[in-house]
Parts: sequence; C-alpha cells; structure tokens
Amino acid sequence: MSRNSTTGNMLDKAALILDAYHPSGGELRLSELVARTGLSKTTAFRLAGNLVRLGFLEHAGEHYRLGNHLFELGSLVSRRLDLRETALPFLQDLYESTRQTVHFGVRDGFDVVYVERIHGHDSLALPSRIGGRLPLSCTAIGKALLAFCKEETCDLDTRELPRLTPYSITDPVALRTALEQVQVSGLAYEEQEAAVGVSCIAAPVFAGATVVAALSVAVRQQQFRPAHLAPAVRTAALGLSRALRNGVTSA
Amino acid sequence: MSRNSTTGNMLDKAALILDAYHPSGGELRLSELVARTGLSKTTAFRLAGNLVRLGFLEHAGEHYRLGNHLFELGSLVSRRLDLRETALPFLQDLYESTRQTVHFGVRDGFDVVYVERIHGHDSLALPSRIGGRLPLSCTAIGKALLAFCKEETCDLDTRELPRLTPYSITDPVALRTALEQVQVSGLAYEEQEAAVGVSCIAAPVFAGATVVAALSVAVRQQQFRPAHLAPAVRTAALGLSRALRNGVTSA
DNA sequence: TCGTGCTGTTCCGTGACATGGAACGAACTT
DNA sequence: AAGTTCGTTCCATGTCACGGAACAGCACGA
Repeated sequence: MSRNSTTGNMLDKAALILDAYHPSGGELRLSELVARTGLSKTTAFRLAGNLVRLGFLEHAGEHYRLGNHLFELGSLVSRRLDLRETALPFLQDLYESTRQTVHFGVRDGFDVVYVERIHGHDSLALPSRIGGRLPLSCTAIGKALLAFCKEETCDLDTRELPRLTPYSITDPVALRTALEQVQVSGLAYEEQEAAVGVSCIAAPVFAGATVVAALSVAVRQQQFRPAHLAPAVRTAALGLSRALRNGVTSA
Repeated sequence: MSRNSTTGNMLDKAALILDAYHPSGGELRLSELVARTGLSKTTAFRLAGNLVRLGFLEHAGEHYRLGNHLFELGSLVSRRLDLRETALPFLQDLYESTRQTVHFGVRDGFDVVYVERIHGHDSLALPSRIGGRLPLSCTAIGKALLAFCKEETCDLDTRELPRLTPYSITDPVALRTALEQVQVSGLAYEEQEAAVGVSCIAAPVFAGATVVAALSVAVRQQQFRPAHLAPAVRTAALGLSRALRNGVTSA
C-alpha cells in the first residue's frame, strides 16, 4: 500500500496524470508521470495507455502530451463557449481602439479564469494565459468581478490575500475601499499588482443584473493613462452587456 | 450484462459521459446521460459524481454540464498553446486588413481542428467553431494542409469524401487536381463547399519544412474577391511561418 | 386521496478487473 | 562487464466498480 492518504479510484488516478501537466505544459515521460503522481509504474503505464486510446493523451515517442480530445472538450464548456462568442467582437473593438493587450475573464472560486486574451506583436510578459487563473485580488478583472458580486460569496476577510508582486494588495480593508471605488466608478484599476511593470483597467460585464465576466486592457506601467483607456473599456463592457441581455442566454 | 460489445473499463465509461456532450454543448440531465451512453443508471450516477468531484463536470441543479477543469486542461494542450500564442498577432493583422472572419486550424486525422477563429459583429453562420472539426476536403484550410503534407498519410483515394453542401468535392480525382493547384499557387480556395453562401481562401503555415497549420479568411459568396484577399492571407501565413522558425520551438 | 410514471438517490452481494511486485529487454554511462 | 534507468509484459491477489432492486421526491391525471 502506497501511503497515499486517499488512494482513490481509477478516475482519480487518471486525473492525477492529467493534472501532472499543470505547471507549464510541455511533454512528460512515463517516469516523470510516475514521479509527479506517486502512482506505481505499472499503473501509470496502463492508465496512460488508456488515456492515449481515448485521445486524452498523445504518445509521441518517449513522451506523453495532452491530447486533442481535451482541447475539443474544453472548447465545449458551455458557458465559456457562448460567452466568448458574443464577447469576441467587442474585444476586437477594444483591441483596435487601444492596440493593447485585451483580457476577458470569468470568476471561479477566488480566481479569475481567463477566457480570452488578444494582443498584437508586442505582447507583454504577463502571467495571464487563456485557461489560466490568477487571484481575484491581484487583477483589475478580479476587482471588477468582486465589486459587483451581489451574493456575499466574498468572505474576503477570512482569506489570506496572495501576493504576486510587492504592489499586490494584501490588506483586506485596503481591498474593501478599493472595491468601493470600483462600485462608484464602474471601473477597476490595478497597478503592477499582478506583474511588475504592467497595469490594467477593467470593467464588469453584466447579464441582466449579475456580473458574469469582466474585460480589461493591460499596458506597460510607464504608458498607463487611465483617462485615455477608460472610455473604450467602458463602452466595450456596456456593449457586451447589452448584447448578452438581448442574446439567447440559455441558462 | 449490458450487451455493449466491449464493456470497457471505468475510464471508457467516463469518456462516454464526456463525449455525450459532443453535439452542441448545453446541459444534460442524468437520464439523458444514461440514454446517450447506454450505461446503467447507477453507474452513470456514480461516475458523474466522480467527474463532478474532479471538476470535469459541474452539477447545476438537475443538470450536468462540462466543468471548468476541462477548459483549463484543454487550454494546456501544448502544441495548440504555443501555436496559438505566436499566431494570434498575425491573425489580428489579417482580420484588421480584411475585416472578415479569420480561421486558424491544424490537422487531426482527416479533419481540420480549429484553434482560433476571430470575427467582428457581423459573424457569418458557419459550421466552424474553436475546438470543432470539419473534413479536410471541404475547407480551404484543409486543402492547404493536405496539399503540403509531405508524408503520404493522405490515402484520399481509399476514403469516402464527405459532403457538407451540394458544392463539396466528393470526387477524389477532382480533389487531386485541386490540391495540385494549391501546390503551385500556395493558396487554397473553397467556394460554398462547407457552408452555402460562404467561401474561403487559405494559406499553409510552415514550421521549418513541414506544414503545422493553415489560416484562412471566410467571406460571403457574393463578396468573394480572391484577388483582394490573397496578398493579406499570404503575408500573414509567411509572417507566421517565419516567426515559428525563429521562435522558441521547444519540441 | 390514491395511483402511475417519471425522476435522482442509496444499498449491497458478487465477481470482474485494476493493482503493484517481480522479471525482462533495451539503451546508455561508468 | 557491471551498473544505470528506462519502457514494457506477466500474473496471483483482493479490492472496488458493477447493476439489480428498493427507496424517495415530484408532477401529473383519474
């Protein structure tokens, strides 16, 4: 018996293998899978074989990589699908009027998950990535989502606020007052709180009365002119919110 | 014993559940899952519970939907990740210069899988979708991929060519000659072969000497002016190919 | 107020099958 | 040649996934 606390069933082990890829993509050898998952060599081998057969993994020579099927399934996640489709034109508008990196994300737990991210040739060195997640408190999008979440699912005071840069807000009261300013202005700001040298301005996106997402523009700190960006961000968010209200919002 | 030919193991059944969502996303009730998968009610219930616990499924009231975790994993599929990131700026350029729907796809088997698709407010009614797949023979991107696949993994003659519209090419020899024209011109065309009223022009993207993807522009049939679009498509593809050659191609 | 049909859920005995240790072959370093 | 470390195969053991049956909640209509 490997002293793994809860050994779990076959599915759990398969998920362990898939989650071994979290760090930064790439490819993994069988032995690396064994090391990261704690599974026995035999089990990892058999499970990986099964995952390959199902298309969740691909077996390239000595290496395993995440498979096509995952990409296809991931693209079907319903809320994301509809949201992205209707949001894209507005994000394009925003990009064209600012020519800066544009983000679009939704909330999941106490993170923002990025659904879309468009940029030109001069992409910033950002920790954000489509499908990636960052703490709500460290991003403009996160603040926009937090400030307008009606239900009090925001027990911020009980949580330890993470720190990504020296500028990250870690004091709950400081965050509270920042959120109040977001509520009155309808815009959320973030200055080097997620990555040094990068600042953001974000606006919430509503479907009816509830926030479902937020969009933002990220620029280099030295070029950060909120007054220049604010109108474009606001109009994009409003336009998208209107489209969502009129559109066929199934759920 | 359910007369299911190969009963399969637990993983297969989990994959059955996930694949039940293929058609057009949305949400499914437990009974619908049972109907689509052929699993017993008990098994489906237990597996769905496991999948929910792992984040592959979400349980919203009476319904199950594909979960966040799938989206995140799908975004990690390595080749897609790098490819999309470097391709995006060039796709943006292409969109801005044409203001038409831009597609970006890779090959998988005898389908093209769409990695990116950007458009403005006037989106066409297209069967393409990010993460979705269409037959190679019915799309401009597919022809571009086929024409330059060096290895003879293209046993076109043995395959039945699918038909999406009355204009789809179903004759292997007709396809052959079309592909030869693609090889000499470096551009692939498609007129209403995937969707009535829509035509495309595509160009292959190379990493070194092998095609890795293709990009295209889709326009309404009545506006289809290949000569207008060709230069933009070609330059985008060449620029991206150059970026891929220079870029940090890990694998 | 009962039926009747549909749901989603729990329980449990049984046996198929996932499991991990051991052994094997290959490739590579010492 | 002896030592790695890798991927792969084999097999006896016992766990755990299985599905039938029974239960529970709900919406019907009689």
